[in-house]
Amino acid sequence: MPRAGLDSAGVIERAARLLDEHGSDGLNLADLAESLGVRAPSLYKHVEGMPGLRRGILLRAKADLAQALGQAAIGRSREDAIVSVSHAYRDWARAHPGQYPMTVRAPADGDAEDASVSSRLASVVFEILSGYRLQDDDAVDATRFLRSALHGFIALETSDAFALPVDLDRSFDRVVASVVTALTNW
Amino acid sequence: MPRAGLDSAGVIERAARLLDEHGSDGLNLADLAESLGVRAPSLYKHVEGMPGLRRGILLRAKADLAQALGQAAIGRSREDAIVSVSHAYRDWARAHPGQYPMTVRAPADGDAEDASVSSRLASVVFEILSGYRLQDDDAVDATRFLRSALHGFIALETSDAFALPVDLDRSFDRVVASVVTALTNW
DNA sequence: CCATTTAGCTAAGTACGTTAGCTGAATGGC
DNA sequence: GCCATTCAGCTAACGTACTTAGCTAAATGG
Repeated sequence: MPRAGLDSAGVIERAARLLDEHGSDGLNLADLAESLGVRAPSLYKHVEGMPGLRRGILLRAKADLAQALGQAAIGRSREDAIVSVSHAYRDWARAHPGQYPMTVRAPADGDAEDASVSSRLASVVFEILSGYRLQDDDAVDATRFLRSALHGFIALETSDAFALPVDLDRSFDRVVASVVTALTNW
Repeated sequence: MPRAGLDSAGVIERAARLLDEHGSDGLNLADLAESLGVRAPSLYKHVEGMPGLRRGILLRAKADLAQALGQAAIGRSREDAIVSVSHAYRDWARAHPGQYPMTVRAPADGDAEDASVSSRLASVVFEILSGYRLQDDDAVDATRFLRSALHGFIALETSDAFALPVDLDRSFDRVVASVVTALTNW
């Protein structure tokens, strides 16, 4: 039997792809194994079962999203930054519909690595509000508002909850514009 | 063997309760059957398996939520209506954390009953914006903004994604206030 | 009181994740 | 280049959950 030459990162990467292609509840070890040219039990040499696999995808997804958002924020501030990051956020979510819901989950208790990457993700959003010079609770409330509007739109959009045939791009732009206005007058 | 005297509505109601108590992926037929004093296969006399059970819970949840929101809107308009309905929405979601995600899902293709109750739910939100006299696409965009902000906040809150120990009630009030302001200037 | 219907049952099948234990491919020291 | 060691991937088998088939007895109605 020739070896497949798998490693942990490769298994997780392929799983993340299948997750995006087949939806949040369409990921299973049999299909993943087949996609990698291997039998299901072999996956346990690289990943700690389904829970470990999901955790691996989650860490990778949060890190990847944080990177994308950080990229979009470079050299921008205030409205400019918010618009750019908002669109990067939506683009990432639409490109990764299976992984996206994982990026929203709070870090698991006692998982230091998850806590670390989660706070990195949160801080990107927090940072782009720094240009508005909000203090303490104001900053927290504003961050929550921004996250709520973005996540809400994206969650509804990716679950096809916006039924009407009216341009989604424009709707999103108006959401972002409304948020910017609200923050300006916060 | 004495009969348990179940019916479809009773099974679905109990399942909805278990769903709220044990979380979205903690619902299983074995526990449901035991909770009803019956063996798992007996459930199939009242419900078409797990898919049928979930559909039943979903229809019931959407109808119940629509009723709660309609109630909150009675005799109110504009800001008054939005604040009242927003709080009713959040209260319902927090009281039904397991069912809530179901209420967001678009109706299944070809499911007329689902389509009906879903549109009833959507129209409640749409109606409370009628006081703002928005036209066509403006009304659609505004509805999407309102839904995004509310759903986003609630989804993040119920998944513990708001980590910081800062008052959630106040944050929510400010989200609602921001939405009202945005709609006023839409 | 009997005929019919049907709620609930047991037994068995399927699908999936998982564990145990084996085997042969890769690897490193000599 | 050879051998000992490591370990990737395998088959077999188990547990759990949903589901189907087919039986039985409780309810119902004439």
